[in-house]
Amino acid sequence: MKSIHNIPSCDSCSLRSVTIFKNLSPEEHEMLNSDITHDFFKKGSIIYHEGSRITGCYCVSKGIVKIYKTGIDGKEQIITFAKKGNIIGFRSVLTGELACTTAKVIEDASLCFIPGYSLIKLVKQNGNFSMDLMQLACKELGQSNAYITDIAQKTVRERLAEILLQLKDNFGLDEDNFLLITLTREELANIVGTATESIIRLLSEFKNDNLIELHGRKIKLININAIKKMANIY
Amino acid sequence: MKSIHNIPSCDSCSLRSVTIFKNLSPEEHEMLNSDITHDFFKKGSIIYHEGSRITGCYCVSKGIVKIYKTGIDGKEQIITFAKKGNIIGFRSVLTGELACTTAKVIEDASLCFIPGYSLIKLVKQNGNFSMDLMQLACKELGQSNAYITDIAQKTVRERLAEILLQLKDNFGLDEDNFLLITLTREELANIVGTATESIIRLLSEFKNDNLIELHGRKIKLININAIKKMANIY
DNA sequence: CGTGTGATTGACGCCTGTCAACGTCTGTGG
DNA sequence: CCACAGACGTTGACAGGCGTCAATCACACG
Repeated sequence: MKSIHNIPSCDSCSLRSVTIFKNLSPEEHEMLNSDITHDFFKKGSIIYHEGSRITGCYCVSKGIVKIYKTGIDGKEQIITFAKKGNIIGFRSVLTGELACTTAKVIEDASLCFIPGYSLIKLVKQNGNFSMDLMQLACKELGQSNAYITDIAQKTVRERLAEILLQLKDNFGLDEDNFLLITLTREELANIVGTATESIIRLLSEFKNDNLIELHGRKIKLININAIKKMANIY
Repeated sequence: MKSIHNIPSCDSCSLRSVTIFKNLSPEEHEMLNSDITHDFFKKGSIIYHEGSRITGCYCVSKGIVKIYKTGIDGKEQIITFAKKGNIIGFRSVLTGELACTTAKVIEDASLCFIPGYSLIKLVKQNGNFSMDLMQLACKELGQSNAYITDIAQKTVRERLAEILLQLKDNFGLDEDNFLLITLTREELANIVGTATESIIRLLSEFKNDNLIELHGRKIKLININAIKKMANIY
């Protein structure tokens, strides 16, 4: 890691051992370094659009990106969020299909772009990397399948509680127990799969039950155990 | 393919070019052939249980297997079906996690068991196979994400129509336009994510609208275009 | 200060889940 | 051959969760 020099902005994503690239050889790292480019995206920018062809994937080194699909009447369904260290868009690169999601920046982000041919080359030549990436895909698959079950069987209230906990696990809390990610009510609705108004009503219900506190978009988790109970987590 | 000899029961799954194993070398095929075992499962048998450790994956050479998760109050959510040529259980093998679904036979089935170490060995040593398997995982991921959107945004009626079409595409129709797969009302409910009674009511509604005909568990698709319209497919 | 986006609240009603009762069919055992 | 049990299918009644529509408020920004 000390040998890496002049691309400091990538230290946090592709080159650090925390990420998917930990099993690359030094030569492969070097190749990757020469292939990748680095971009900055302001909040609100679209990284790629559902239905467009993707020429490579992205590794997030800073910021937050929401990944969503567009459904009926243009209503978006948020599938997941990507933060520092996460890799996005590899699904479409590997299958050669058009992007089946849109990636939009919700907190100013720095991303590394990894050309598709580089990724595919690595998959084919490095069995360990291949395994790592496969595990990543499989884990995402497991999560998606779990969410299908939730969304099919749980009430909106239970799902909202569960999502709050997931956001906590994913992005953490500050010293005052505020969620470190801030979302609009509409975005919360688009994760849970419900109407904005329902989210608003349920949030204020949670507040009245002393599960959370609301300060604008910042949500403070007060009674996490009660939230877990509400989420019906076994 | 002509060189393959004495394991006829596997011709239809692991050894044929239709499946995921098309990019194996002759030596790898041979290795696989010596590692796999073959089993017959009667309708109703469980191949593996959610939460159990899996020592390998299975390739379906005959029959139909339903893959489901168990949610609230033991209600099952069907994630997918596997038929001839499909491979199941590889997700857990690759991630080393416990099985996150249960696999249950709904039509008498023949399966090849592929030990986990064989699969992992192939992934690591054969880049093309690795790519193929990765693509499979990624496609499943895309499907699951699409279904999340559907289930979050569409009505039960729309989802039922969509599922009927998917079953048609997946398992086909006989000469009289009957779906070749027969499911109980409860199973249909567990795909769509609703109550059995709702499925019954909607099916008879579809019948009254001349979209389908019902003969016990056999469902005949009469007006496929109207079903598509009902499913809200763009 | 006007404009626009997001948050909130209330009214209303339909979709859909739940409960209960009953019908149908199949297989089993007496 | 009949009775019975059990699984599955069907129908009706009912309530409530949640989506939709509309109006209003809050706040930021040019």
